[in-house]
Amino acid sequence: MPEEPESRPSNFVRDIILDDLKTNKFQGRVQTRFPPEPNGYLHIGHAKAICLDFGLADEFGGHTNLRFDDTNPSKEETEYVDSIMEDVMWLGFHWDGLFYASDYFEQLYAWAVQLIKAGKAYVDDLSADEIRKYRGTLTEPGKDSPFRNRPVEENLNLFERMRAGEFPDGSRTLRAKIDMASPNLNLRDPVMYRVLHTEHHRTGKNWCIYPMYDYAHGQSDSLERVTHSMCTLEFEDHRPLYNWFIQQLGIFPSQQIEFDRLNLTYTLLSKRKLLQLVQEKRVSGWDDPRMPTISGIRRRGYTPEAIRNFCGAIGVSKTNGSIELAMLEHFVREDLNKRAPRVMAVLRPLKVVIDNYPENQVEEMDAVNNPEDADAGTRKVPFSRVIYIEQDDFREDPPKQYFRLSPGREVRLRYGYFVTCTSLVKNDNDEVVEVHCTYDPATRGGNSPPDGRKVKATIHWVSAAHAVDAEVRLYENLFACEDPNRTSEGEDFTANLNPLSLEVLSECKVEPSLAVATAGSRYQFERLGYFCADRDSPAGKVVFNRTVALKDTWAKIEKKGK
RNA sequence: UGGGCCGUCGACUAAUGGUAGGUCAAGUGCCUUUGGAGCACUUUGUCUAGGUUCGAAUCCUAGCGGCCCAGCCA
Repeated sequence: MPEEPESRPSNFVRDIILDDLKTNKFQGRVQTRFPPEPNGYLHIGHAKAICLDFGLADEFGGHTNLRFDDTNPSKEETEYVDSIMEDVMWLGFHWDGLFYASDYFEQLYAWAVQLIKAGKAYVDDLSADEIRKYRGTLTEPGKDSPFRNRPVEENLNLFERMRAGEFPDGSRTLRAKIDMASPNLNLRDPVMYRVLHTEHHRTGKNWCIYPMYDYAHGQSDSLERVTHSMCTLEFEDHRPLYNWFIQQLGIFPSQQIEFDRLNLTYTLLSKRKLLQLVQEKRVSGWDDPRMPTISGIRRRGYTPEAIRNFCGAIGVSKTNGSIELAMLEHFVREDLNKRAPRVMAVLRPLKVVIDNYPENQVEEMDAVNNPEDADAGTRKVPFSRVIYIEQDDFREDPPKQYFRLSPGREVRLRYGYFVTCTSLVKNDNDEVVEVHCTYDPATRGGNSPPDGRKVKATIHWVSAAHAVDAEVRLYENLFACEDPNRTSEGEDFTANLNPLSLEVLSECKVEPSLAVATAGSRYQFERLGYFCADRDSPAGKVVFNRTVALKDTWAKIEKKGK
């Protein structure tokens, strides 16, 4: 433990651990767990939990288990198990133990028998519907089930036969005998086991009764001697039940601590809804770069560091709020700015002919790979008479404050030359299709000329003869409104989908060095944004996903002018 | 409505009875071979009302507002 007081901002969970350490509550141990249900892919909200669970244990020399909460065989699959392990590792965390709640089925069963014998659990013959009716409401107490006071021997016999498969799905449950009048609905004799004749992804056909979350989770924590069991706020009401089982069983007293789940503007963090998007093919899959899943944002080009920094910055509390997406984007830009090599790419090409440049000449210009990283070195970029520039970088009739190329104006071609626009060519639709310029040989490399002449804009370009064809996928928010859950009558969240969330540009021209870009490599396309090579390569083209655009001051000025 | 939890700049989060601070966003300027990055500066906040106290974001009381719970989901 460092002598200096920690300078990092604390949070209430850390404070609890600090306090427990001080009072020696758990003999100085910190044991956590990350307990995903393998019924979907992990998303950025899980990343927050992962950073908390693993991060806090790491900080105090503790341990973290990865435990799959696989108590409901009807929703769970190994595909999800695999993706979850991959995502946790990719985020940069290492679990100590790898467990499954299903590892504990036998122990859980034995404990259930123990509770039956102690008169704390009973087999109920009520149907799901009847159970609901007997439960009462928020304001009215429930009623005891007519089967609540069955003799222990009968309960034992029935529970054994439930396990043996004698009863159909839904016919009987095992319930904890607590208090049907409790103001906390979770304590009104919660179901511990249900009959489910369904094959389990790990235990196969061994079981036809499965424990409920409330009965499995705390006991699993206890078995792993978890000291600090972090979960989200909605489980706050379950804590008394979590503690009840542990106390009745007299087992290791794990401690549940609830924190606020992550909410992000313009995005949905619900596995159920993300699954719906996948199933309805509103996105290409769980790893569609527009998805807030770990696999989606990985494919989009986010780095684990950026995500971890983000999770550290947003903090942990019990306040129900929503983080602005801009905050996440800030941390990707911050990280990528330091590490992404710069390259030149033209997304919407406009042909430029430099009339006074020798017809067949090619010059290899020196370009800096990353101004933020001296070690990144330089590379050569070919320059020639015909180049492409961005359509956005030319205006026939430039508005105020527009500094880029326009008739009669001189700009710098980055690492190239100063060029002045002399004329333009239009098509029948009055669109500019070609621009003619002259260059100043005294500005080679983009250097200012001896006369000290200044230019207000520097634009990027690609030599036409050397350009590599590429496809670029531009992404906008998947949802068009800040809170995708807010819908008008009769609509569901899919009504808020942003129809413009994906724009495919297939005529892009990128500098030759990108011909060999491998899937997953990240670049900054100068003046445009950060891009990540995708594994897709339709028609042999290189494909890039836009991770996030660069901050665009001009766009702001232009918007304000309107 | 019974119960549980939560209210601090526009957003997120610190301050643990003693100077309301940080990050993001927004704005202004500097700088710039990316209108990027960087740097500097600026704006904006303790839900309300009472009380305790020399002193309250913090403690107490009462309001107000928000979130969660009536799955054999987790």
